Parts: sequence; structure tokens; C-alpha cells
Amino acid sequence: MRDVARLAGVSISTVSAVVNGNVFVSPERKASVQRAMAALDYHPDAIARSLKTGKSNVIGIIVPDITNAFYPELVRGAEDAATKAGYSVLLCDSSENCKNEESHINVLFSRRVDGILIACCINSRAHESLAQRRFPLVYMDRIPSAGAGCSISTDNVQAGYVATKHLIDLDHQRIGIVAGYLGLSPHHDRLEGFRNAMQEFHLPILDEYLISGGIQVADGTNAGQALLSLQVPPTAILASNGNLLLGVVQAIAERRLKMPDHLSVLGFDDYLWHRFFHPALTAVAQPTHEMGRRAFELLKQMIESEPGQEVQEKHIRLPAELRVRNSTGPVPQREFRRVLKKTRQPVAANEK
Amino acid sequence: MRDVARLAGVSISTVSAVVNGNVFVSPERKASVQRAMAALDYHPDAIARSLKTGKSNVIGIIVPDITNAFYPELVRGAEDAATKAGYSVLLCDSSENCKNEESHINVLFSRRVDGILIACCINSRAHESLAQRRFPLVYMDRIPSAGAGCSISTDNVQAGYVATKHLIDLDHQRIGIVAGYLGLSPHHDRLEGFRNAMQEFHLPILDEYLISGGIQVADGTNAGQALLSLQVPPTAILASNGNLLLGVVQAIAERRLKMPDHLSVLGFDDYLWHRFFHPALTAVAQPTHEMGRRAFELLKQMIESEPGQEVQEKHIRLPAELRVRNSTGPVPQREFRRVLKKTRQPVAANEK
DNA sequence: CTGTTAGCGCTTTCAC
DNA sequence: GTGAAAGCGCTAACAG
Repeated sequence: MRDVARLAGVSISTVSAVVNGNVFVSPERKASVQRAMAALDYHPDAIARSLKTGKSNVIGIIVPDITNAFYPELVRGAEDAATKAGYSVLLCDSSENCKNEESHINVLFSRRVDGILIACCINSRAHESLAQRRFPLVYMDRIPSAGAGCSISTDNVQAGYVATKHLIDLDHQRIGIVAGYLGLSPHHDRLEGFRNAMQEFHLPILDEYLISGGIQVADGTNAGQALLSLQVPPTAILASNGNLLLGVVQAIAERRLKMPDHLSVLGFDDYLWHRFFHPALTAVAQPTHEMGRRAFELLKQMIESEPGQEVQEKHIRLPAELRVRNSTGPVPQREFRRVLKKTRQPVAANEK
Repeated sequence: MRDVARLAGVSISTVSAVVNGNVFVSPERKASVQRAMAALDYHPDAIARSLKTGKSNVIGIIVPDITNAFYPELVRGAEDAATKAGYSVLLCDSSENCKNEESHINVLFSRRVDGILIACCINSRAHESLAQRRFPLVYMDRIPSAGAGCSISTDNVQAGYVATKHLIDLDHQRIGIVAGYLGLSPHHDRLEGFRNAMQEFHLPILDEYLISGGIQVADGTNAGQALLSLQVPPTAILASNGNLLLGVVQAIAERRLKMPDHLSVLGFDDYLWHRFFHPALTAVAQPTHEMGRRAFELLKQMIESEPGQEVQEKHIRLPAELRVRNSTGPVPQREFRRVLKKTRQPVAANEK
């Protein structure tokens, strides 16, 4: 910068003025400065600027696992918005591990990020170190119950309701749910939506139809197998995320059962490949990209708010969208049911 | 830091010494400094440090589209390694657009990243601004032909060979390939591997069996439809990436054809869901996570090499791994072929 | 071993 | 409108 100033025959502050463009500089000087910058291949040093201004224009994003297809979409939404607003993104992956999450938070702190977007990991203690300090922070997707502060997620209660309602509309009554890990708000909320719908239509929620615990494919397979082994198996299964859905589909395939003839299946999260399965999988789609975008926008507000008028606690809930495809259908007729149960049954006269 | 020093009753440089741990400090002083740091909730300012040392300990990663399942894995590998080595990652998404890529490079430059890992976009001009400056840079996956400098990718020629060989071993002779965009090194190389294998076994490479152009799902569907509409369609199809594979599978489903009975299909890139398709999809897996990790390690070497002994140009090629599942099988027998062609044929006596 | 000091490259008053 | 100068928080000589 000094060199640029010297080459252009002006002072350092003039160079600064043309770089930032906030102070008026006479056109001819401006031009000569720009020529000098080009000649020297000058790139303003954002680090020095940050040191001076106390603002880095960098935000941190922490996700539990970027290889889980939900997060790339979310990150993309946030990153697009951030880039547009002149912010850069430090990406951190916590591997679903609190210790990592905590150390990432400390690193982000040290790097003086202006704010943090976080999809926290199970048992996260992020709020302890962050929310308490009134540090700009937005929770995405997974909202810790303890944590104060701003958050954004799909309205998972509604999502759970919509999914269940779809099945109920198809006349299903025995609906199983592979509910995931209930310590995580999305799964907890989806189950609540499921309960709401079932109760609204006076359908019983059987203990053995509700399986919770893990959130991986294998957990879905196990849960699916358990559900299908029941004396009276459900006629429809709801899977609380994309991996569990894959697992359930696997369990069904292992038994050579067909969707939706033998039973209906649907899941939360709609990924590209869902529509290429056979049958194409019905799913509840989240507005993931939008969630990322709005998460950033909320964070930006918090960052740029004047000390006096902070954004008050804000919890955005976005609507989910049911995408009906071919893995859900009417309740299986008698003959299919028999196949499903793998038990002989007396032929009932007037089965609905 | 000044406050910490004051509280601990030592000088600033002593605080710096205990923070960095490179100079010996007497235990009691060290303890009192640490107490003061804790009391003041002191986090060393990485920005100021960077300004002083001229090293940011941040790298940039640029990918064309983080929502393409290949990249999260790659980024994860790099990020894991970077975190372990004390580096942070600025993630940039170019949206497969050169203008974005260029502006990201400029931002990363301004932020004084120590190096850049890039999976460049189509028609990238990244090398113009970067490689020429001898700036630490590693190309990942997509290697520009013009670009000098270090690179890492799967050995895609070998990958193409292995995939084709698998089909040839199954006695396929009429093999179609949905080759993707040949301006991108992975696709170009896979096609080369395909050619090598075909030539080695004296199999003809028919123009109408080779379809190139796009790399999206729709391109795969179109290509698949074209291939299946041929008078004499191929008995096996190779898809050059995960999206094209999805598209091909779709085209096959539209015709109510079954894999591998009617024709065999396999693709490059092996994603989680491939094994949950029916039949489970044969695929050539890339060591994506490892690629990311080693890309970072290579970059780190470049960053930390002494001005005298720079790392010379290095091109790492990692082996791909064929994962045989159920979408590939023997050449269809006569009756299937007839279904495939949708044309009547005289019954040949001794068809193999 | 510890303290003093001079900047890293920039922004930002404040005189001119 | 433009330049001089102070200082953001830290590190690394260097002197003690």
C-alpha cells in the first residue's frame, strides 16, 4: 500500500480512500492510484483491515457432518448469502462430537469471526460459551432446548403432522414411526407432529410402533426389521430422516416386500435420489437452502445491529412441503396383508 | 493481552511466551498468567498474530458445488486434516461459474490465506491468477490441462479401465458410455480408460454408443433414452458420474427394463444410496476422503517449504475401487434381448 | 528468563 | 480534498 502510494505519488490515506470509496478523491488522482494498484498487483490486506476495524467480515459455520446430505444444502444457502453480503465462511465440522464443537468455537473466537451459524451436535454445550456472551449466534435446524438466542429451522411439528396426515388420509391406522434421536429437536418435534395428527384422528399410538434411538442407516434397518417382525405390523412407516429412510427401505427389500402394495413408507428430508428409487419415495422436503440463507440474514442483522437496539430473540420456523410420490398408497388389501404378516389368517368377511 | 499481563503482574511478552509455549517461562509465572487469562476469558487474537507473522493459518477451498455429493466428502477429508494441523478452512462455492471462482480467489487472496485447494469449474482460469504467482495451490479432482502446479485426483484412466474390464469380463461387447463433459479431466480420463480396455480386447467403440456433453441427471436420462432407442442397443452402460448414473437408471425404469437382466449398468462415484437401489448399483468408488486429506497435506508441504527447496510439481493419482453389486451381470440371453430391442427376431439356433 | 520496543498494513481522526 | 500520525493486538529481536 505504501508502494502504491509512492508509485501514484499520493499519500497512503489517499490510497485507502480510493480502495474504500467512502471519501471523495479527485478523478485524476483516483485513476493514477488505480493504475498503480494494477501495476503492483495490489490486493488490500483484509487481515490488517480487520485488526484495525475490529470486524473480520467472516462468519463461522459449524455442522455436525458435512457429508450428511442435509448440510451441504444448508451451508450453500448460507454461503451464497454471505458471499453476496461480502462475508466469507469458515467451515467447521464437529463430527457430531461436543469436544470438537467446543474447540471449533474457540478457534472461531480466536479468529474473530463476526458471528456463528451452528447446527449443533448431540449434547452440545455451545450455548454455554456463546449465547451467554451475547455473541451473534444463530442455531440452525437443531435447536438446543437450553439455548437462548436466535434460531431457524423447519417447522418440524407441522412437518410431522403433514406426513402423518397424508398417511391417515390414505386410511392408514397402524402407522409406525422410526423417530430418530429424540434429544435432537427436529426428531423430537416431528414425533410431536405425528402425535398431534394421530390424536386428532383418534388413532392409538402403540409403543411397539414407535422406535427411537439412532439416526443412521443401520438404525433404520434395525427399526424396520423390528416393525416388520411384529405380530401385527404397521401398514405404513414414517422415517425421521433420510438415513433412517434408507434403512427402512432396506429392511423392506430384505423381506421382498413392495411399496406401496405391502406397506407405505415416507421420510423426512427429500434428496435428489429419492425420486429415482422404485417406487419413487414420498418425502417431506425442507426448504434447506432458504433456511441457510435466512440464517445468514438473521445473523447479519445481529452482527450489524447497533448496541442499543439489538435484535430480540427470534425463532423462525419454515414450512415443510410434502412431496407425494409412489412409496405411499392406500392401506394394503387383505391378501397383501397376509403376505406382510407371513401368518395365515382366517378370511374376514367384511374387511374394510 | 495487556490486561492479562497487568493482572498477572508480568510483561506482555511473558504472556505471549506462555500463549505460544516456545520460550521457557518459570512455572509460577506461567500459572499466574494462565489464571489471569482464564479470569479475563482471554482468547488470543489470531488476526493480530497473522498480521504480525504474515501467516494466517487459513486455507481456502473452492468447489464447484458443495451440494454435489462428491465434494462434501472431499472437503471433509481436507478439513479434518487441516483442523488437525491447526489450519482453518474458508469454503467457497463457485456454482460452476468462472466469474465466481475468480472473485473467490481474489477474496481468498485478500484474506491472506496461506494456500488454496481447488476443484475448478468448467473453463476455469484459476491457473492464470494463481499458479503463475507460485502461490501454494493444489488442484483436486479436476485438473486443468493448462495449469501447472500440484494436483491430486483419482487415477481416472485406471478407473475407466477397471469399470470397462468388469463389463468385458462379463462378456459384454456392446458397451455404451455416458461420458459426461470431456472438457473436465475426470470425464476425459475415464473415457480414455474405457477406450484402452475396449482396444485391448479388440472391441469396437461405436460412435452411437458414446454420448458426451452434460453432467447432470437430465443429461443421463437423455443419454440413456438415446442409447436404449438404438436399433441395436448396448447390453451395458457406463455412466461417468453419480448424477448421470441416476439419469440412466431413470431412463431404464421408464422403459420398464430390469438390471441386470435386460442390461447392465454401472457408474463412477459410489454414494451411500447406491447400495439401496434395486438392484444395488455397481460402482467405481473414489477414495474421496483420502483425496481431501492428501490434498491438504500436499498443500501444507508447499506452504511450509523453505524458499530454497520448494516442492516440485507433483501429481498424485489415487487408485479407484470397483464395487460389484447387482446392477451388472452377464450379457442378457436371447429372450431378454428381444424385450430390450422391442423388435421381433428370428430365433437363432446357437446363440451363446 | 523477562521486559522494552518496533512495527505488521490498514483506518481514521485531525490539521492543513 | 489530502497528508501526517496514532494505534488495532500481537510477535520477535534485543537488551538487561
